[in-house]
Amino acid sequence: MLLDKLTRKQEIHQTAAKLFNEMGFNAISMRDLAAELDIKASSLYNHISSKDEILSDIILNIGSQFTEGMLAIVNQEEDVITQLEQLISLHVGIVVDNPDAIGCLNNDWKHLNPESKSRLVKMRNDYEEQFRRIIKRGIVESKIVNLNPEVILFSLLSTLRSMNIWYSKKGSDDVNELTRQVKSILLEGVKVK
Amino acid sequence: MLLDKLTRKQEIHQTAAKLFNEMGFNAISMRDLAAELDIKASSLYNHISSKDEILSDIILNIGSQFTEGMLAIVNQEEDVITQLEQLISLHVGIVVDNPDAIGCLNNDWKHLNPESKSRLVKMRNDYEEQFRRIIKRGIVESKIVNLNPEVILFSLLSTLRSMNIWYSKKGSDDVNELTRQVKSILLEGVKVK
DNA sequence: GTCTATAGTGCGATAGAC
DNA sequence: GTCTATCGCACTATAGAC
Repeated sequence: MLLDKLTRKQEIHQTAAKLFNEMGFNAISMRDLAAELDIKASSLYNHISSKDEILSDIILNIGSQFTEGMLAIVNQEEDVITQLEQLISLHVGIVVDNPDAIGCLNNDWKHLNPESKSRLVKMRNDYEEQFRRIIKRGIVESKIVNLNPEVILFSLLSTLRSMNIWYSKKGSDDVNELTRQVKSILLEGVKVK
Repeated sequence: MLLDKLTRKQEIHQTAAKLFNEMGFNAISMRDLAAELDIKASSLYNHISSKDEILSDIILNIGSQFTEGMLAIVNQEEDVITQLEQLISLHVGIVVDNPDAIGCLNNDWKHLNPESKSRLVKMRNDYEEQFRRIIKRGIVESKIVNLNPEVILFSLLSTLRSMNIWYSKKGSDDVNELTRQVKSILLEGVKVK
């Protein structure tokens, strides 16, 4: 957070992410966005070239953060459980810094223009494929339970991807404690043995 | 599935759920919906009174299914782990029968009219509160790990609520096997002990 | 860099013929 | 029960003054 040092364009992106997250890309008009910034809709076009471009900028920026985070984790070649813990930390970290933008990514990626959408879908597929490989290696090495890797992947990703909703609603005084508990629940389960 | 015995109104609801789920309520026009049914937009209004009403009907119907399912489970007064397993089965069952409507509920509830939205939010709050009580009782009885119940609730609900995405994408030859694996992953975790 | 004014398009919904 | 025609409105985006 570079407090108060945002350019007008960054300010537009930040406010747009907040509004898009609250009501969805299609439900927010350029007039709504402008009003939130105390200017007229036409004035926005001195800083951005289209509504479309705002959405692409917000979403692809987040996509890149996940892509780079995953790359760093797989390059470290730690054991499987450590890599899963690092993935959980990666998600928590990105959610805490960009809860609104994560909401846009989750809910409005379908409304990206065709070019941006295809870039995002490629990023997401690559991300999921790396995640899948970690899980499969874990199963082979008997570190991960021998269930359908797709079901395991789906279950972990569901919680990680929707953490923004919960984090925005409840907040968290202690992000480290939240991370610790999510790691425990996802990896060890909720049932007492 | 009463094959081919749908009324025109039910046909509209079913098609609308499919399209809303694919692109979002605001991205689908009455002209789009009508075209999918091979009629003109104005003809829709002989069967429904507004676009708004279609969304309310789709979402509140699903909300009622969860409310009734939860009621049946808490009334049975089984032990905590059994109740959690029954909740997982409830979600899988509803997802399998109504994947599109679940997508509408998850993504478009914000676009309900004020009255329908307030009914849905009440249903959802009641549902979550019952779920929370089960978890808290489990912790007291040492059947559930002693972590923040909100984090446990969030983690379980995240997976259950987004199961429609994964189910629509991958399908499942064997719903019972899917249910068994989700129960194992959520309750026992993914890590080999 | 923001404004007013407006072009051009698509929206939900209604009226009335058949 | 479906159609054609249309109303009134909101939308994204541009032009041009200041």
